[in-house]
Amino acid sequence: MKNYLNRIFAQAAKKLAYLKEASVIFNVPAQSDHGDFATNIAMTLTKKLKRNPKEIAQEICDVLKEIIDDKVIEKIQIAGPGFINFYFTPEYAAQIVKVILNQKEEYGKSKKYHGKKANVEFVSANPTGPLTVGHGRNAVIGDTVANMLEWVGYEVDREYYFNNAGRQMRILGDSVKKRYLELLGEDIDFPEEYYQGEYIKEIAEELKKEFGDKLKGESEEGIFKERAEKIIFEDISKTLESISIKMKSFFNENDLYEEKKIDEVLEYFEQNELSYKDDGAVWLKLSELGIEKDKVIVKSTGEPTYRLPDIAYHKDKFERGYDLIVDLFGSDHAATYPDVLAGLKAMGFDVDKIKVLIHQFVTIMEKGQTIKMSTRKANYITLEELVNEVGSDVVRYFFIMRSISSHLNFDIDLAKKHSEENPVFYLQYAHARISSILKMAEEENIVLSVENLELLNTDAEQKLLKKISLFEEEVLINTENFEPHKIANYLEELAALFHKFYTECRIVGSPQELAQARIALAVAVKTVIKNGLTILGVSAPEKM
RNA sequence: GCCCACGUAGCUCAGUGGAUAGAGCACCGGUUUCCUAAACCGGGUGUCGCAGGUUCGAUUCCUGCCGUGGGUACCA
Repeated sequence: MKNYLNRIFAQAAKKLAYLKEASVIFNVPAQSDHGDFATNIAMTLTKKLKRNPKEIAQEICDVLKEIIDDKVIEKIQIAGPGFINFYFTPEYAAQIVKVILNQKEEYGKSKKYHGKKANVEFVSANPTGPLTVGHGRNAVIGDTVANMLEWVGYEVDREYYFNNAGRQMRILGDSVKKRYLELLGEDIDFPEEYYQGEYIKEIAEELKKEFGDKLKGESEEGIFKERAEKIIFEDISKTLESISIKMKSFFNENDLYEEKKIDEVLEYFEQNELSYKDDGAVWLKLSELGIEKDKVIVKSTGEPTYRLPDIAYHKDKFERGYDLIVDLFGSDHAATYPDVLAGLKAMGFDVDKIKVLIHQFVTIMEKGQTIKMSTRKANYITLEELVNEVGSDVVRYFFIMRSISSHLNFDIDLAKKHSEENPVFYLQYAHARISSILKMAEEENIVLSVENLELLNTDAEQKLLKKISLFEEEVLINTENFEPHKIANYLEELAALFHKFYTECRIVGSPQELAQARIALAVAVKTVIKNGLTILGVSAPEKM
């Protein structure tokens, strides 16, 4: 429909010169009696042409009326302060069904970014403990964004960045060692800043079972740390798998050191006089790169701060040839990326290729109290527990249904108690209902046909048709804007329109040709719901 | 102090430079001899945090203030 509008405006521009430079935007009006599409072009031209918007609208309409095919558009109307409203014919609206039945699970995909490569980095939790509900939001948003990019043509690599060295990991190893010694009956002192979680004891238990007391003299950075890392990573992978997330690669920060990539960056900064030494530390001249203050990149102890490996890591991503690099992290990391981007820019990289997505925190409510989560203090709810409790579909939907810049209030009690009232069931039920109708229709020997789609002319049918015809554009726009929650919103609206159609328009029992056309519509709707849920990583059940 | 995000119905949250600001939950009532009632229909509440500004038009954009969360390290 929109394509048709663009075409007729292109033709109209031949007669009305001012339309040539104008960018004409079509919107779906909030009110359905304002037409299927509307444009405010006459109002935006008011200033430029110094003419009354209604007069401009009238002139445009007069030209358009010469061009339009009345089999496609049945009415053009000027309304309100100068909107031009377009009403499509029911027959034309119904044609979308053929397109969908033809494209099936491909419907909604587009090729705009075909041939482009994207890297989406998400989760990226260090292996010091199980994934928490907080990580869950990051994981689900990241995977869904990756799905969306694939739908518009990108080839996407999902990547997990982690660091298994450093202070936190040392403490992890020592936490395990202390628990191990405790199991052997030794009197230990377990500091508050150590990892308090039960999983530490389980790892220690496993080591005791396997090695008895032979590890007494081992270093905390040896087998204790290694085993903890291995077990925790297995646990993280399993959790991710349980919500259908599969990483293409796990990028280890240590590789940057081993492959001298850190040194390369340091050298570059030094040679280009972008860094200097002071107080025994190496400083990056960020004040010359548009950032307020210079920052340390190598501490006086010789250890780099996070900025340096992060710059080296992104340099590596650039060198791998991605057209788009997406970083996803929580608002607690919001302050870190400008420094990293500035460093990369100074090295000559096109930082416009990097899209940093920052999602706000998940606030956990339990028994009316907000819980401050901390992996170290073992004060958290694991993602695994949540998935076991409410299922993967609910977890994924819950984390994606809100805009990423909005705080997410997660009431654990409510999620457990009212999980059946989660809106995801509303979508899934629409899908299951259609499956059920199709089965019934088959038993009644009603065969799908696209020969009489013009019979789909009731209000409920027309609204449904217009909604499904917007799907491809929804996917494209929301992907370009990185707004995955809008896919969920769209599907909820679609499901609502379907449920209404279901109530008002019967299939079994209707005259044969109408029943056949309605079957075609039902299959088209089912396809769109299924495709939409696929993007969200949520299942589309045949039965509920 | 400074930086970022958010502030919309009782609650959780959508939404938009335009035509009457929405959904779910919760509450009350109705719909099933008929393809799944996990549904549908009806009933109502808003100083769109506050105050200015830009605009033909602002809840949307800008500024200030207030509130919430996050950041502000030679932690990540």
